[in-house]
Amino acid sequence: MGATISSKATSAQPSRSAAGEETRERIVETAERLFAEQGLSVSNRQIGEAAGQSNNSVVGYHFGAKADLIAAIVGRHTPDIEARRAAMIETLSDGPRLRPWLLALVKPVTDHLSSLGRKSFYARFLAQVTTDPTLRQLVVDRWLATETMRVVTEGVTERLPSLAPEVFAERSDMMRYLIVHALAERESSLHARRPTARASWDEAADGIVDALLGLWRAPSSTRPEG
Amino acid sequence: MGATISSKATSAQPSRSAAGEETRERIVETAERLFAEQGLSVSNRQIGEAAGQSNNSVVGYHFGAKADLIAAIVGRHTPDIEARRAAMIETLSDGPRLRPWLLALVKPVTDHLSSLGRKSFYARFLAQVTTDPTLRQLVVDRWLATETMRVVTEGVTERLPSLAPEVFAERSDMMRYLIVHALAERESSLHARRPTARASWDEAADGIVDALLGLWRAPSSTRPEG
DNA sequence: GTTGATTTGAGACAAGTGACTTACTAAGTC
DNA sequence: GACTTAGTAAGTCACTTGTCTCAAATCAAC
Repeated sequence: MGATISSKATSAQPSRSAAGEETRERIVETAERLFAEQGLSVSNRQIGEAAGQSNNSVVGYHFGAKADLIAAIVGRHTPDIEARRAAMIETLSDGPRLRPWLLALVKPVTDHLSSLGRKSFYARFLAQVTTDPTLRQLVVDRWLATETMRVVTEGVTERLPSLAPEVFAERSDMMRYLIVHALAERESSLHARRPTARASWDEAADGIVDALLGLWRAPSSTRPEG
Repeated sequence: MGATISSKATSAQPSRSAAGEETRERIVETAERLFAEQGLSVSNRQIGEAAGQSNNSVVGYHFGAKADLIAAIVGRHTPDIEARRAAMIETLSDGPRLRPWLLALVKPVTDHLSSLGRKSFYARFLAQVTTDPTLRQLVVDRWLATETMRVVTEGVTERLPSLAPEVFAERSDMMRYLIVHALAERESSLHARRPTARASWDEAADGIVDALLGLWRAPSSTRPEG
């Protein structure tokens, strides 16, 4: 019944029975953890076993290919982050200050990570996926193309009118690397009980936004466009 | 003769005959390319085959574990980059300007990448390895713990006397993420013939240093130490 | 040219992997 | 109560992977 499997995997929420939903959830959790700790080369079998399933192909049954599993992991965190950012956007004024907009970019994520406690793996997971040459686009689409991200990006652009478009694109990418890997680094340190530069996720967000403000405000020595 | 293989792999340059050196070189080249393009999960077999070898265990024969192969790839590029940076350090004055020191950090790498032409994969390879939770430390040791890196880091520190140590450490990491992934992004775009923000590696280095200057100069809103 | 060590070709082998099949269980539907 | 459906267990199959073995080939030094 390969067709049945495929149709299930592609449809959004196929299981009406709550029975399978729990193991499905446990698989996503386990996959996120293993990916974050050991890299993306972890096999579906290992994930299934670590999730306490005896069936070799559970992962393939509930999700289709590895990309679908990745998407499910991202989808598990996106709603909360989006809600937090949407609420934060409401409080933003029309003033020229850039910092609140950058904070609206970072803080929803740090708040989310903070709410997960020490059993958070999402930051490290994101760092892995955004770096993988084959899976990267998937997360860029699902995570960075959301409505709130569009709004905030626009807000940042409006507050940097003198910046050439090429430089803006260049530094947008830089901002992404900086945020994702800084969060992953801190999450990793927390998990390993290593010392961190900041005492809390809130302060970490402040530190990142400080750096981002400098990044954006830095003068461009050469104008890449004529 | 597993012992023979191990002893060979662990010793620095075991092959005295120039015959094997060529295939050894071809394997390292191929591995670097495949890792950069497809991620680090590429198998030794695939690497050996892609390098035109019929022996299943060539990779295991010339190098030991995967970590040794990674180290060999890094070692292939390190001398040139180090030489360029050493030469650049010579020209640095004792003045308070920060930019030349940051340029001494970035430009040796961009010069090296530029010298490789469009068949460069090292930037993407580095991005992969530095993100992998299991292999990361290896590259941090071999690439960031060199003598010239120590000198430049010290130079940067001296030109930022007012920065708290925790913030300095925090932003050093941020700088690393920014450089590595910005270079990888540009290399990838070049290879795919996508448009890039900067016309040349030299200009790319300028763009990165611009951003780094802002990153370092940014005021810290909270003092993490009392 | 012969010798001895190194390198390569060719293949065997067990372990691991993804895809698939079958059987059993539990839940909901008529 | 019979019937359909989703989910799990258990196992099969073809394939890949890392390791090992052994013979052929290459090369340096004598």
